[in-house]
Amino acid sequence: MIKIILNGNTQTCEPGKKVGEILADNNALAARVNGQIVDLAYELKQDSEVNPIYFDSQEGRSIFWHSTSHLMAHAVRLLFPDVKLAIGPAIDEGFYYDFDLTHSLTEKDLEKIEAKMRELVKKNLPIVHKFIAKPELEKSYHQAGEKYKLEILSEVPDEKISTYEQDGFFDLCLGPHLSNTGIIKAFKLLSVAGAYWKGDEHNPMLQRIYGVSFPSQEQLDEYITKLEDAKRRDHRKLGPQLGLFLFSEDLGPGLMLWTPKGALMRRIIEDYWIDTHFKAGYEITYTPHIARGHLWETSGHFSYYKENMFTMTIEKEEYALKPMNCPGHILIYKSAVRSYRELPIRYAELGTVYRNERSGVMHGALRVRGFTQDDAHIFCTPDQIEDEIYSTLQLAIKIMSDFGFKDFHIDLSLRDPNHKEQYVGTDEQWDMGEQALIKALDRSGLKYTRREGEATFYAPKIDIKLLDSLGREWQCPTIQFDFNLPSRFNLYYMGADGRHHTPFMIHRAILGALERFLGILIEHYAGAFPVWLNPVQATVLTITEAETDYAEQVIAQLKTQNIRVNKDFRNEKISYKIGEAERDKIPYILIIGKREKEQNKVALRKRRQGDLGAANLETVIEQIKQDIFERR
RNA sequence: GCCCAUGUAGCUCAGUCGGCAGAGCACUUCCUUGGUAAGGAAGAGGUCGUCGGUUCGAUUCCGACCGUGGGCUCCA
Repeated sequence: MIKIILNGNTQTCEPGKKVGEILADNNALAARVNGQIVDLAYELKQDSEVNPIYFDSQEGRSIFWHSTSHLMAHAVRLLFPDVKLAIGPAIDEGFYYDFDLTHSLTEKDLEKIEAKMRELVKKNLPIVHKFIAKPELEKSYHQAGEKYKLEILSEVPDEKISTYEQDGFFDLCLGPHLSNTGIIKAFKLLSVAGAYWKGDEHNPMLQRIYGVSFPSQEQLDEYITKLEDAKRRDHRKLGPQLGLFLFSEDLGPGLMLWTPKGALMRRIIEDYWIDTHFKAGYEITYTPHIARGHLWETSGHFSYYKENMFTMTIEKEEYALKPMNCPGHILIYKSAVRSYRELPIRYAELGTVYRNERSGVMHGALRVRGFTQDDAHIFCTPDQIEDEIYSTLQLAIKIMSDFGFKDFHIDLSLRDPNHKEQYVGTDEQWDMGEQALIKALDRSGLKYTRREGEATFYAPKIDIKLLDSLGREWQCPTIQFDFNLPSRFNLYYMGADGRHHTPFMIHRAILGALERFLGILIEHYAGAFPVWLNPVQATVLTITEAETDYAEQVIAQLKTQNIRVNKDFRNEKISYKIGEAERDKIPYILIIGKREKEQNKVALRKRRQGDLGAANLETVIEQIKQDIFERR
């Protein structure tokens, strides 16, 4: 007999008993036995601690989705016998499988594949874990012409290969997997896309099908509702609809036109940004959009970034549009001999940069070729770096929360300790830099994830990802050291010892790029911006022409209070005008009819709250100002 | 850049198996002066993404290109 601890309770059983029988729980997808994740068919051989794994954990979902991916591959194999299978993992939200198939898959095919998958689910096929001798497996893959599987196999050192099989369809896989196809109650194939074998563009292009699955139809419906909600928030749709920005084929891809309302919002953001940065001890600069090639040679951009730069020839000399603002700031730093007494120097700039992004990667306002970074570069002494990182973090968090983002995921990217030769800079610099980042994070009390080997070649960094109202992540603030440019440009400062010292340089952006940040704000607020950000804060609607004079007085009063106000005096029914104002997501709608005019009031209607009845204008102005003050 | 899909009025979308291009909303004018999310009528609006080919005739079929979308890749 062996001892089993299940959910903290101890019991005994015969050796060889399956985990699934011990759990006796229909909702358990797999189990963790002594810390190792195993199938329900796993046989217990020794004293073990057993914990069930459900769909509510990341591990559980991953197993569920991986099994669905196999199910899909099984269906595709049945429908298209000549298919060659590549890989089919679970991903953050769902799964995919890559196929090499002569037939081009379409949406219609997805329906067919789903139907075939449903058949396989109904059959309740057992999913069986088997170990097959490598030569045997190689032989059968060779016969089937499964070249991708053979390639994977050649990279596996094991002699006995772990595979999973369901009704004759098998796939190499470490597992674990669900015990039966019948568990996969609800799934949807979402899209078909091209993907290179192993993600390398020199390799053949495969066809990838993305999908998602759940233990119940309700969960799938909920997921689909969420997708639809995300679609309703799509900044590419709302942006032009709300008059914020647009793209024009005549202008060129990845180049954004800020239309008046969007430009006004940008102005509000910029004013806030500049004011906040002045208060935080930054100095504002402007640097030109083009610079001679020589500068980009010194900075190194021409050797490692030139293919992403727009270049031109002026008087026989090569110039380039700036892809980054740092060289300009460095030239300002270098324009005088700097003393340790004047450090830290913090140069901030809303700098518009241009990058020649590959044609397939542009995406609405989020990925463009011309964009304005809220960039800054801090030059400081070694003993200032921790404080500088700390205050930059505080500033980033303050700004993000002012824009309504309160939840973050923070990544700390460090160098790969086993491949130190890949990085520029000295060990001393790296140790100081990494320690400063860690200390500043700890001092801030922020939770973060360490990512070894994720640093850029020139320095470690902190990336902050915002979570929006749908729980989606957006990478915005980034704080990175630079151990490369100060030495390339021979930067120094005069130390207390009368000698030259190389300053530490910190790059940082908080909003990222204004274009992208506007897109994120639209998605986060679904276009219904807080009052302080909304380009139109209030609108005045009249019921009949008789109230026009009084309504104009109301508007004049709002304007003296610096409230951004619109009007709609058109000869239309009030409900028509309200509908339009609501669709424009204007936060305050002031309605004026005969009664309001007589009583010297306004009828207030607030976004999402509806009709609030008559109120004194002064009260309404106070409310608006309070909303602005509290950034609601 | 690559694979696949896609492009008809300002917007959302019909349609033409090759023969003068359609609706709703928006816009203009007129009627309606109305009380909390779309009152009525009339009018105007399109080189059917661009260029080329096939054809008596192309928005429709074919090709190239451009844009957009889903991905891959890249993201200093």
